[in-house]
Amino acid sequence: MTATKRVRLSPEARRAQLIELGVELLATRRLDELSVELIAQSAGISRGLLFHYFSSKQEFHTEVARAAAAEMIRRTEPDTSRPPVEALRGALSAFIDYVEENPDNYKSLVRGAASADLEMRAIFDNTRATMAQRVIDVIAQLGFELSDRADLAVHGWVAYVEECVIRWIDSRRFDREQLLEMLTKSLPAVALSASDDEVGTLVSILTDQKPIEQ
Amino acid sequence: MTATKRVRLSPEARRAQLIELGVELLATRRLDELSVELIAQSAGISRGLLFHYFSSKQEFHTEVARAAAAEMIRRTEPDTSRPPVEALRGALSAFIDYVEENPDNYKSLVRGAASADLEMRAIFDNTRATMAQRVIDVIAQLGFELSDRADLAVHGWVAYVEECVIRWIDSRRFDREQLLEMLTKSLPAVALSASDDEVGTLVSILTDQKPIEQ
DNA sequence: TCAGTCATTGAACGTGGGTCAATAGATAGT
DNA sequence: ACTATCTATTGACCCACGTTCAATGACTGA
Repeated sequence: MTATKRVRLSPEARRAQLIELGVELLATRRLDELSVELIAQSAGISRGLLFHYFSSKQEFHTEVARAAAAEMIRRTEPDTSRPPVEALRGALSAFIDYVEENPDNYKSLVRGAASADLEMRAIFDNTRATMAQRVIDVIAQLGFELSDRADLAVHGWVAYVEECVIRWIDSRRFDREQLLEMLTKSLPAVALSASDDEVGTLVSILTDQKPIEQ
Repeated sequence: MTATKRVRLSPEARRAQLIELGVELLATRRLDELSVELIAQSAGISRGLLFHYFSSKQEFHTEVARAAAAEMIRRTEPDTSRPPVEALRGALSAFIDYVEENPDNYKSLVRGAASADLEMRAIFDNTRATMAQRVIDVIAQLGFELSDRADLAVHGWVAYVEECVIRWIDSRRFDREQLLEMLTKSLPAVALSASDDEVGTLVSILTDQKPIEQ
């Protein structure tokens, strides 16, 4: 449409533009639907130019996914200056916000790209690991040492949260506050169901009391 | 290689053969790596014939995924003649077995195909819903009514189990029995963290006592 | 104004999905 | 056994799309 003459940009600017454009297009299409043709047309460049900045469509896709994941991680960063439980609650709240604002974008990522190559999988593993690590840090501040089982449980819990939020958005059978409440409570429940701790410790967490000091 | 003459099969037999072949090939390749060329070569037929039985490669892929999912569902069917908790434990055990025996096959499915079209997503939603429904039935037998939140929690729990088993297989930092134990315990923990029930009820579950009769 | 650098283009190629008219393996009727 | 009919099967063809590359032209410094 816009048949302007050649527009010459610096490599950094062009590359950044293409990645950002890819992330934006994720709002309406799945990652695997981002064809070279579509990108080029949207950016007003020729198909060939894409390969001047990315060695293949696959690499372009991973860069787009990396940028989108980084954006999500940034948006949901917990406020470590606040008490651990509040920080966790705040991060979960931010996560719900993020998914609510970019539902398609997020689904395109989590459900749409998990397939691809090893590098793509690494991006998602890292993203989940980052989210899990934040939680583990919070738990550590609460005075708990995580066993291997509890560590695995935390990673599983991240998947639990993702699934719950996505499904909740599709149905919305109760309000946001209740979702936030159940997600926050589910973490200590899961983490402790995976440990040998006495039931009393679990209860102290769920009832929001201070953990028993060692 | 096997340059035999034309082999003429009945439509049902040929179609079944192709789907079964597709499922077998999933053990070594991701779903999106099942090219028409590969299928045809493996089956000893021409590429064109595939389109006599499936309207598109996409439809073929969904049929393969459907068959693989059905196989998994069948393999993990709970024994309803046993007490609810034992049935749950048995189903989880069977699920671990299944993933252990077909790790690549399973990963190809869960992580590799979630992307695709709406129909493909429906298959996975149905599979998870089936697994969740079984659990919900077990809980109902225990005398509990599930709230909307608890229902969502069960669906999320299925994702939790999938993630835990897949990650456990890759690292195996503790033995199978411990995994089974933590997964079994995690369900009541999660379901109840999503409900308004008193902590006492949760404790009664976790300590394996009878639920308090209403 | 000129030369040189390099972002950019557009034509061309290869691969793989999808179509279709022609072919041949089975079966039934004689 | 022979022939006719049916249809599973083929192979050539088309096209969309990722990818390559030599040619082009927009900028910079001299």
